Amino acid sequence: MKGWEDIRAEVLRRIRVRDWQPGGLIPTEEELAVEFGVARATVNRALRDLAEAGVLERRRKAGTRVAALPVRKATLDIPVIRQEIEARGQAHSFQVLKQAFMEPPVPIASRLGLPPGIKLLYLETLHLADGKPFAFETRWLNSEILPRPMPDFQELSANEWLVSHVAYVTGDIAFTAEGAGPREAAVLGVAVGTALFITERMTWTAESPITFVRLAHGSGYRVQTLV
Amino acid sequence: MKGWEDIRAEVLRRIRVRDWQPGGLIPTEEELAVEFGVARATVNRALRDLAEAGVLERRRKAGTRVAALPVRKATLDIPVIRQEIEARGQAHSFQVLKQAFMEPPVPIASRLGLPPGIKLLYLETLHLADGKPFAFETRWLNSEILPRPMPDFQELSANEWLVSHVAYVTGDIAFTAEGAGPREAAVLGVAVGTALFITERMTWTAESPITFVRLAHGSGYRVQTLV
DNA sequence: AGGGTTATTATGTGCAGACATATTACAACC
DNA sequence: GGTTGTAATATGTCTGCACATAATAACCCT
Repeated sequence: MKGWEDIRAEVLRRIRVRDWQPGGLIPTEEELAVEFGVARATVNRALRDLAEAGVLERRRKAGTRVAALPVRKATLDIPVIRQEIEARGQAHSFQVLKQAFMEPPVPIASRLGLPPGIKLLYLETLHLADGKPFAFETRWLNSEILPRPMPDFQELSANEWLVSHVAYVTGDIAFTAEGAGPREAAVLGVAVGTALFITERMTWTAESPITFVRLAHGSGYRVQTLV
Repeated sequence: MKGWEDIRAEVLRRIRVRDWQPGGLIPTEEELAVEFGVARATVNRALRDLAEAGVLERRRKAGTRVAALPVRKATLDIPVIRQEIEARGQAHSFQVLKQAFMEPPVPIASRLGLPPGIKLLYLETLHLADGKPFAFETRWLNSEILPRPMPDFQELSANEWLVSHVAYVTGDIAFTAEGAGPREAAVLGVAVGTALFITERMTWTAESPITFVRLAHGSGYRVQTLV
């Protein structure tokens, strides 16, 4: 009858009706376990979940308190582009516009933690949804450390080859807005200066950088999630 | 000696070195528990964590498999604006530019699930970092259902009053890029058409809509997170 | 062979008890 | 007074066991 999700719901209710005030301490796990008639582990599960969501703050010995200024946490799904387009019911295709082996600009090399002078594989790809420009991808690939054989990126999107051949790497993602430069404008078929939604991703294995990607999405693109 | 985080690390290692292939089944919790010499609950904790991160897919009876096309999950922190600015070592201030009680435009009313004709509290606020424009906030507030007394929003940011007086609500967040309109351009001190980073948030209690906020950030704004 | 029922199986969750660890408060000491 | 050591305490995690639940596989009956 009483599962950890029920406990979580009841805790949330008490926070909402201000039985427990923001910034205030709540009873200990032990006390709540007794009150709800469940094991402490069950209370722990519920409170831990709320702490992960940013609703509670917990510290050993200090106890558990309601977050005064809750830093809400939103989880975004970052699908591969093909899935993202197909999820809209559109057909995905892409064109490789440029492929070269060259030195990256200094800011990119330094963000990847590479010494200057190293050459990387550079790819420019246009992703299309139902034949219309969807996103313009520029990617720097550390070809040194990638598994061989490397595929023909004209055929197989680098994105997909990477996720299935270089499993589970860490990295970071950033979102910004920028005005379209002349190249982006031409490729995406928009006016120069149009607001673009940019996502930049950098990925690493434990030791070495793998790739830096910049995706420029045309207007109307939207990243959305529930909280 | 062996905690659930060690188990998780070992599982990730095996995925990285392709002992366990994307799309493939991995041993059962029971088997892993025996192999690692820990209780099944400990293995469960580790695998559950990886499933939440999108690395594994788990189904009862069917077993656990490595996600073939991993939908990577990124968790964003959504702090209140003041914290965000102070975290950069800048001073936060704000000006309420407009405050009115009026009917929202139809698209906003419908997104909030309100019948047309209802009046809402409308606020336009400019947030400043070290005295320079940081973000332009436009907010519709469902004053009906808010706790009384409502504060003077000239003094206390609606953002902060809400998080500490209407605890734990659900909602959604969306990010887009848009060109600055004349009003936004004037307020933020940028040229018309400049790319702005927009975040739109809608929040709800269990029953009723609370608020719809649109934040327009000037150029250079960046949402960033680790994956 | 087809369709529906039952058994099996892997994960999901629960319990009670134990020890580990971080942090606080307080006491002792120089 | 300020520092250091120590005890108390709340959370973190583990174990071993049990039962619940969902989904597949096997079976049976027609």
